[in-house]
Amino acid sequence: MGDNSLAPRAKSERITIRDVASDAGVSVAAVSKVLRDAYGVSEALRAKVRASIDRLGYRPHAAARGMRGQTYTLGFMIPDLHNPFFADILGGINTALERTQYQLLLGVCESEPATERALLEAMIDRRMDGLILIGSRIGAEHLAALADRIPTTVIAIHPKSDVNYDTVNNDDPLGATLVVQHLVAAGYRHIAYLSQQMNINDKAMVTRQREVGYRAAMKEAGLARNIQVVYAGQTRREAQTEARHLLEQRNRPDAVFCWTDFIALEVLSVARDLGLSVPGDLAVVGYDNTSYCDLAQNALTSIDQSGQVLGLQAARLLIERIGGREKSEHYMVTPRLVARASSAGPTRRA
Amino acid sequence: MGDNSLAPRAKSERITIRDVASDAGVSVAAVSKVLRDAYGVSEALRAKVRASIDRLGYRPHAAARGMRGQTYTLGFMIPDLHNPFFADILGGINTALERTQYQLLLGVCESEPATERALLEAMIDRRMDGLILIGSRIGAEHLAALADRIPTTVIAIHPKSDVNYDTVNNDDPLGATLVVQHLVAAGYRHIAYLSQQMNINDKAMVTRQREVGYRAAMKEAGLARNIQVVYAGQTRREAQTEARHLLEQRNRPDAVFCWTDFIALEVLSVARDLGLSVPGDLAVVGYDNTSYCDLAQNALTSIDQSGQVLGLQAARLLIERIGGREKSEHYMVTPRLVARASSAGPTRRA
DNA sequence: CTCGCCACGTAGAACGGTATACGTAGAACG
DNA sequence: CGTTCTACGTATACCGTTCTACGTGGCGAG
Repeated sequence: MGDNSLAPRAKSERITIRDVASDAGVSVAAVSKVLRDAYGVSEALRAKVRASIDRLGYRPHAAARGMRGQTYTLGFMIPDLHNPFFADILGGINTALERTQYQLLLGVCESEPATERALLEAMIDRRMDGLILIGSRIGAEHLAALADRIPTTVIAIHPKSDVNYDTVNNDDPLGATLVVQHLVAAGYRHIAYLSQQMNINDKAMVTRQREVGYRAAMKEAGLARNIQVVYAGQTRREAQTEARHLLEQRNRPDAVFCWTDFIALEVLSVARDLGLSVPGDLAVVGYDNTSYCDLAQNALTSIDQSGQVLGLQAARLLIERIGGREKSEHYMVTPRLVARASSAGPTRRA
Repeated sequence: MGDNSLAPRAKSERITIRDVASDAGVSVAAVSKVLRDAYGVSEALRAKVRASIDRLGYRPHAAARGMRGQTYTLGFMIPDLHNPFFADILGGINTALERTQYQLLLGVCESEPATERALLEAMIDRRMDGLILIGSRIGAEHLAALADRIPTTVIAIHPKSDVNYDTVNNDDPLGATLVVQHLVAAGYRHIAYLSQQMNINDKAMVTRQREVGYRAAMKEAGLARNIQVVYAGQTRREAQTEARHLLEQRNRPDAVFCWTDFIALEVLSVARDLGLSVPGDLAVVGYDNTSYCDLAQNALTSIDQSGQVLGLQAARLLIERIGGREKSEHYMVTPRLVARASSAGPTRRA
């Protein structure tokens, strides 16, 4: 088995930093410096090394780097694959990472704190340079401990006090307020809020924040006694069951505000099944303004918080923090209501 | 800085295999053998080591493993985030990986061959133990070269000849045939196929395979002259434009078969915008039977190929291959038509 | 008794980078 | 002209595993 075969004979023939160094006639350390844009290399040497890298097609070995330096890989924890809003966020992150060396390691925790913790451990084992978490449920304490070990950015969590990680959010109470005000202006009165079940009663969760905004706005509108909050499980089916239950009751609401579009689409479906006309008999409003809202068969009024921007900013903040920033930053998007046919106004009956 | 502090003092204090070895009173190599379930350790030693591992809370460092052995990380290449079918597949993969040590590194290539190639390189840099590709567009030659370097499983590609990777597919020509037969039986005649634009004309792509089945079935039904194939771009907007164009033409089809549900939902939307009733004026059929088909406002007839099963099998095959299997295997699912209201039959006008 | 083998462990060399400490030459300064 | 500083490179320890090669003790066979 001569190793001077013509074709790159698969396995074991990877070009290493040593090959580059000898090709360029410099030390291994010099090549490493060029790779990392580190201090103390002249332009001439840099050019020489870059030429060798290109000529040989050298690519640094991520695991080897990870032993002392960075892995150039970021962990991304997502609660649920099927909610299209998370795809928007992921899209934003990908955009931010496009021109960098970073890659994304995905974890899907199915909104289970235990699974989330296990996946986070696995990410730490893999020496992620940083983590992006969405709507984490591991709790404030665990989160703080995590951020102590590894640069972290959290999307969709409103921490109570100052913390050692960055956050990216929209103003959830405001978003909920916009919904209530819009529905009231359109003529709806009995507005229910369909939220998500939580095993922990955590004020930091966005669903809870939206509930706060909803309750306040209802009171503000003089509709305090019409306040109705329902908590549905994680899955489509559970949400469906809960929605059916809600809409079949004697004194059903004339509007349902859902914590996320994904669930609102289920409510639209249930309403149609029950023969309720939207928006005549029932208004439905979602949150996130995902692409499905735009489809004519949904025409779903929703709150835009721009997942793209959220993801992009999260990635930006994380990379800054990896770069050495210590002080935490908190990015906040102002939500915007996008009105569509699903909340156009109730039919008045004499 | 005593290293016997109570709280795990962040950084640099990670427990290594050496700590475990000294705690258990054995050699580092022995611990490594236990970790890998390798040959040549007695039950007694194994128990001793396991006890130390548990006591210390030791976790192996993935990057260090990657230098000589496996990284226990798999690369997963997905063409597009927003197509919910890919979420189903990812769900299946995650299920298969749940009880293993493997994690998933995600790449989103936006159906761009150049991006896909770049991401694949990044995955190789990170020493993935194996790769799962969906609907890859890098071409047969590149694919073969890739699989030569790294264990690979490909979903939704039908290779012409025998190859050095495993595949997981559904029978796409059959799926398309089922659609045509169903629509014909329901009374539709002018059935168009809305496919996806491709930069490469590759018979291996599933969209092409479905086209083959569609054309054959149309001929079989004596509708050869009604064959109409339209190619839409990757994005929602492009698909929408193409659908609008198709449905506004003088001699518009009375049924549209879409290569994936995601696009079919757009067609439903366009139909509604144009005032066409579904299924009276127009039948719409999708592919993949994603969860959105079930919503009452869509009620979309579709072909079920079970993304869950596809993903699960892909992961299984890949792990087998990583385990040493050389011979390629090809898993094929038989597609099943799920009829819903969107193809219930045209309104007959005198 | 001696040889060879087996089962179990160990020592130490990889793996491919990064980080640190240090050497050296030329410039600036007094 | 000697000293100090700065800019640039280099040599080498080190990261935490896996893997190869080898040592050792016990045991059955010749």
